[in-house]
Amino acid sequence: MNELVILETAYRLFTIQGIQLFTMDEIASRLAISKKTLYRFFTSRQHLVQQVCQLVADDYSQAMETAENGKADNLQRVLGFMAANVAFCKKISFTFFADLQKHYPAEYLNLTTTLNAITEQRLLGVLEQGIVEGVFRGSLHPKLVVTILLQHIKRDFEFAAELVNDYSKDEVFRQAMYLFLYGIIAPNALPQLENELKQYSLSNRAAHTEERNNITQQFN
Amino acid sequence: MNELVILETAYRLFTIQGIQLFTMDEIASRLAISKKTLYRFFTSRQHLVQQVCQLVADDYSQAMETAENGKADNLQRVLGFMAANVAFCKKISFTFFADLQKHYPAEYLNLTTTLNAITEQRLLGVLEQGIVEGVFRGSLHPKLVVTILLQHIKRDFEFAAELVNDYSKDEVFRQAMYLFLYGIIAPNALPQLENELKQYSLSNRAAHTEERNNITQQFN
DNA sequence: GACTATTCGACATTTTTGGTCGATTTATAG
DNA sequence: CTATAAATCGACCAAAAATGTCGAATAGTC
Repeated sequence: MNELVILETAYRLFTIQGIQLFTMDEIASRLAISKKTLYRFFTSRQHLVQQVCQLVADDYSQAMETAENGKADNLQRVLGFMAANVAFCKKISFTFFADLQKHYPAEYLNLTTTLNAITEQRLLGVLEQGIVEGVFRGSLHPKLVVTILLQHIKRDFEFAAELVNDYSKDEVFRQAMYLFLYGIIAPNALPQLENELKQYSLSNRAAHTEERNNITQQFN
Repeated sequence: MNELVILETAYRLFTIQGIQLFTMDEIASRLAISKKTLYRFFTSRQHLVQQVCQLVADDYSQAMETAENGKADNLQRVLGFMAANVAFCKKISFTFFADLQKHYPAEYLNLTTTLNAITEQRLLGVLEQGIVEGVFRGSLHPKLVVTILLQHIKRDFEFAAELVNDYSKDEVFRQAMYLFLYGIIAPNALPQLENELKQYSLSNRAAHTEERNNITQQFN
């Protein structure tokens, strides 16, 4: 048994189903090891939680970096960031953050500020450059827009969990993403945005929607 | 403060977010009363859980009854049952049943057998009559079909919670419902089924889908 | 076979949570 | 207005659950 296997298992369990659901006994049991062994690698539960948080932050950081890499223009970069955020929000459950905030407030604060810093750092420059290029509206206050977006993401993340009866998380985050993009785009860059969105739409969601349309056609 | 208010609050909290998430202190706090007052109406936590289970069963029973009432033929009755099940599955979270099974196994067994009995009792007769009428396939073994359906519902209920990233619960349960209906319908009653489904589709989901189609049209 | 490293699961300790009780407040009747 | 009864509060207790520890047992190596 090694540290990485334990950490990845905890990461998977915590981020998908929440932290409090899993006791140290439960985690050890899932790994088919004893608690002693578990505590050999992680001196305390808090330590394990901290490491998982670190992994979450690293994951997001890397996703945002790859989203920016190889993109030709600033619009594509912002689109990449948005897609990365949708993927991230889908991967991490709300319960994870709720448990973290309640039972590990210090770690929660640390993680959220880190995540926000990553987003702000990446997005701000791209936004400012895009405004200069005229692809984003000139009336934007970049720093304020980023701050507002961060708050919106947080809120979307909260209530998306409550809407699962009627909408998939994918739908919710996608709508929120569209809202932001159409909110910042300059009028004459609108065709470019819609063209780019078509690409994204086709690559990710199209298979499902087309399939569904075929099925529903039978009923109408 | 009265018993009903407490019970309904507990019902709402438990069925939507799960049982174990709420301690007696938490429940009292939400009601803005003290624990003493709470224990005046419910002698123990188990007692409260039992009452909530009773309410769940009553709720389902009544939904199934109203689903059958005023229906002209057996196909419509089955459709009504299916719609009632979708509504029920959407209202009660999987966590509720998971918590119940783990921490109150006796109450879990009692509730599930009650719910299954209600479904079987309602559905069996309608199914048998429908077979005689020729609206459902003659090769059906009604009792076995009902048993299988109950198992399928249980399973759908479990994994629907895991699919919320990509599909809304509504979509999942609806697909499962279609599968069952097309599975039991007699070939020459197929047009009738499709006609009925159109009604249901329009009354419930159409507003959303149409709206969404309008939005997505902008991108394609 | 002796020595070391690793693992186990029972046990101790801490935290949490269900349940209780006297003190206090509020309502009601004379 | 006062006396009595009813209802409520929140500090407290006890039981349950979870974290963290330790000696014994096992596996591996020379």
